[in-house]
Amino acid sequence: MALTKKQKEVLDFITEYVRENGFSPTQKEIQSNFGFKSLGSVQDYIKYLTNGGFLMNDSHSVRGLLPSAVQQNSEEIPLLGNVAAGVPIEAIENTDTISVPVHMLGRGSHYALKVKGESMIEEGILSGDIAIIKHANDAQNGQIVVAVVENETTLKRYFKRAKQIELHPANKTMKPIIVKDKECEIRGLLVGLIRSY
Amino acid sequence: MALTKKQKEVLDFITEYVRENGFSPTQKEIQSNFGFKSLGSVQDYIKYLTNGGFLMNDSHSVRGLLPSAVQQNSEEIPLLGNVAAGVPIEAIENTDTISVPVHMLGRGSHYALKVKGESMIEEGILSGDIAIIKHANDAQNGQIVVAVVENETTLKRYFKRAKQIELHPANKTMKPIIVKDKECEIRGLLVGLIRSY
DNA sequence: TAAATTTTCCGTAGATCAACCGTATTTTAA
DNA sequence: TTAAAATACGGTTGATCTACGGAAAATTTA
Repeated sequence: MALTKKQKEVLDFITEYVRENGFSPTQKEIQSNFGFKSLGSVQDYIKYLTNGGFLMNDSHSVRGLLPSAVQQNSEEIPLLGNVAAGVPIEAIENTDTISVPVHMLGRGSHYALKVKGESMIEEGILSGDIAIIKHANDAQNGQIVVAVVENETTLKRYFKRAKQIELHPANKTMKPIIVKDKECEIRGLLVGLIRSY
Repeated sequence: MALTKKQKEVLDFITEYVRENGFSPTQKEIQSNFGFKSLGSVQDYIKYLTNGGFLMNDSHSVRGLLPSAVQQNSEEIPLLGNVAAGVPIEAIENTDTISVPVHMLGRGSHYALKVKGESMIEEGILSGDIAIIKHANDAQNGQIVVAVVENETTLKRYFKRAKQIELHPANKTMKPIIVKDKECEIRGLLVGLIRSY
């Protein structure tokens, strides 16, 4: 189940080769890359890697090696705390993390916040949901942002007007927060949502 | 089952090593890192950490240590298609998968469906969301289920009455589906939700 | 405080495995 | 039909892991 150092080197070589050429190396190419004097050595590595599930070997076919797509499909991002809980994000040193599907994550760095309150309920964002946030300092009109106003962290839809910034909740019982530019600090953009029942 | 200071140091060393190299250190490497004069010392730490559940040891294999913290915390489940799209689940042979945080997944097998339509909008389930479903054949009252009625797959809240089954949407503009027991087949329970913006 | 227990360490002997080599045989593909 | 490529052995060596027994130091318990 576990790789040794040399086994990982061999696997990495094969993986790289496939990435660059679109087909796997022959056993002889592997042999000469590592300077083995016998093909048996290559065979042994193929056997180990195959048994461990790191490699597929289309038996008896030439260049039939295929690294198992053990590609990272998810990533750990820090769960920094609650949004709309009145606590600035930086204050939290908790090192909790949460696993997130990579397709949610584009470029840039990300973090997660637990949603508290009903202010975005009409957008389908419920109290208790985990919001996946991309670090950002400004936003486009209409985007859902994490913003800090008067030392409170909130999740709202963002609109920049001529002389003010409006943060719209998605809840008919609540009113937009309207502040001057400098009183509102954007901390990130909502890129995903995870809910557990 | 608490760790002593030294035990934590050893565990941290192993964890860091695995994170950086992709394989675990040998016992000898651990020995020399901490300056032990005997491998037996390392053995004792491995034993203690293993018994406490902080470490897995793939016995008799070289570099076979795996800290629990590095273990997989997400899993691939099949994305079978759309719910509320009029297509029975089994018909779909698509092999798409999606990566899901394990904390959503309890016992049993799971699959994912893409939500179509607005029927659960008041529960915060929007069209386009990915619903994480646990395979099941029956449900408790009030649970959100995947059910097949008249060859249509739908996501609704489930209520079993004396002589009928009611499938409640969460949308004021829609009415409950009311059918006899045998006309409604339950295919799974909603356990999680994933949304990308 | 004294006794019991646990943790931490040492050393050695023996078992197992990884990492090689070499040769012979089978299969694939041009 | 052949050369290239892939399998199938068997065997060697050193690295690595396991199993013990013992003993000092630190902690816990009585």
